[in-house]
Amino acid sequence: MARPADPHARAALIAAARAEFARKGLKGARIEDITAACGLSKGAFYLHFDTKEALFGELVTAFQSSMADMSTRRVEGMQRFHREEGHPTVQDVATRSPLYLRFIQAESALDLELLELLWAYRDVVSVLIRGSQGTEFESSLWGLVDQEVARISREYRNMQVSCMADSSHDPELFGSFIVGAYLLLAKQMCTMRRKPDLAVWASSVQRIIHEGAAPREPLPVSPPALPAAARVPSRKPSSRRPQARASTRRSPRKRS
Amino acid sequence: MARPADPHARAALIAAARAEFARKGLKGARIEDITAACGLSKGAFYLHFDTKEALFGELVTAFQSSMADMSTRRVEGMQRFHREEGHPTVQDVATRSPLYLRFIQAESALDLELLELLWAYRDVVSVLIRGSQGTEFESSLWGLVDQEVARISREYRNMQVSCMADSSHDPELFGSFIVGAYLLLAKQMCTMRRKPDLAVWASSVQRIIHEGAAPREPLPVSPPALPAAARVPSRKPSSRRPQARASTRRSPRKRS
DNA sequence: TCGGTTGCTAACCGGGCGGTCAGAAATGAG
DNA sequence: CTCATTTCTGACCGCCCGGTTAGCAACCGA
Repeated sequence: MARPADPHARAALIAAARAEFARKGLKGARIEDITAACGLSKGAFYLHFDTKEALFGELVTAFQSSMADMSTRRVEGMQRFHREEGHPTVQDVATRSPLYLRFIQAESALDLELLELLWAYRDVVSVLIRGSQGTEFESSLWGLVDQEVARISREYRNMQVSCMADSSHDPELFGSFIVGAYLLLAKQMCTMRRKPDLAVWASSVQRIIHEGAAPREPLPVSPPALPAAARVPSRKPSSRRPQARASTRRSPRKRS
Repeated sequence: MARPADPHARAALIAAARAEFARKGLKGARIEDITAACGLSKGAFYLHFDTKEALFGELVTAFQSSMADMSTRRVEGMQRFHREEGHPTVQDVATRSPLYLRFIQAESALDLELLELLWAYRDVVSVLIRGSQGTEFESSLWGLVDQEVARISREYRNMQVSCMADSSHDPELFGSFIVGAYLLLAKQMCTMRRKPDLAVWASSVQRIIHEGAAPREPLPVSPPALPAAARVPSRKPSSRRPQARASTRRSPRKRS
């Protein structure tokens, strides 16, 4: 009938909440600051969300399911690679054989997907890392981290049996090493003004992992990593200021 | 004169506070929980510390100065190495020359120092990572992280000019990669029941960095990483319950 | 034993903030 | 225009917790 709800309110609240969470953390963010950033009052928040945690929970759940999708896609992707192409050996790595190059390419493509996901959720991830201690979401991130460490450990063990990886390294340590690296990169994405070239990141990381820092042969190197793609940080603080908003001073009751 | 203070009170409070911070974070830890764990009342806390943040600040300051010491010692150590031994080249890495092995040994020894420091302060570091968002200490850790990233970037650039490192990698990315890995390792130390063999970690990490995951030659490898040194997690929840503690029920005033 | 001194307790205060709700504003229907 | 209906406001409540303090208990020296 009357007074249709502001269609942007919910989205604006989510955007403002993400910004505020990123700045102050889950506990530190104040509802009034979030609503004020949208030009709304505190009460309006509770028209769209049950609690502050419920809003953050929606974001976390979305991130988690995206990660779960990606993780299974990743496992399947590498299984298919190994079924169709076989396992590269240490000689493939040393000689940079076509098989090894295809392997690196496949891994980099999957890593790029991961990095794109981390970029899309970089604020949520950053809050989970830096500001979720003592909340119900603390285990969300670290559970995911443990899963990824376990997945990489398994992959590394497979590489050990196919003589592609040094058997003197602890697979768990190796997994933590990689996951920790990605975690810090995700956290650092939050302070970047422009989106970096994640494809360069992905292939760099893969080559460091497999070949180490040392160049294998003095081939004509490509220029060092620099940002290429463009995008603005994603802010959307206060949209909308439609209705009159005259000073809503409370005058003596008219009704009763 | 009279009533000597409990000599363990301050130490017990610090220990209880570390445990509580590790569990709930700086904001989430409640003074009454900390004092209750020592068998003290809330007021006693303020006989030893001005605020909750002041206590945590002492720990952070101690950690920061230890890190600063270590960082300068590290830079000096590597400068002396390069002055006395020169710079290894990519051939040194490929052939695992004595120079390269001494280099790895020197780096591993310095990394071991770092890991020992992280182990000693693992609870504080973990809180700084996971629970300092929105507090005055938020910049303490991430400033340190930026410093270390910058230091490693410089070292990597040096390795690039001496042709020990692939010039196609971004030094900043390389630095973040390593620091992120160490950060996650520090965080994981908190949930470990026994102290891992940090020397194995240090040399493993160094070799992965320089040589990658691939084994260079099938030399007779040392056994895979396993814990060797021993130590218990370091808990000290509630010591002391000395004095009578009769029910201190407040009876009508006697004095005035 | 007694006075003086210090350690420690626990009741108390006050601010901050999550969450509520009566009612005012906006809007469409008739 | 009037009325019904829904949105949105902002004053309010109450809890939680950091920090304070009056006063009691322990202890020392004389």
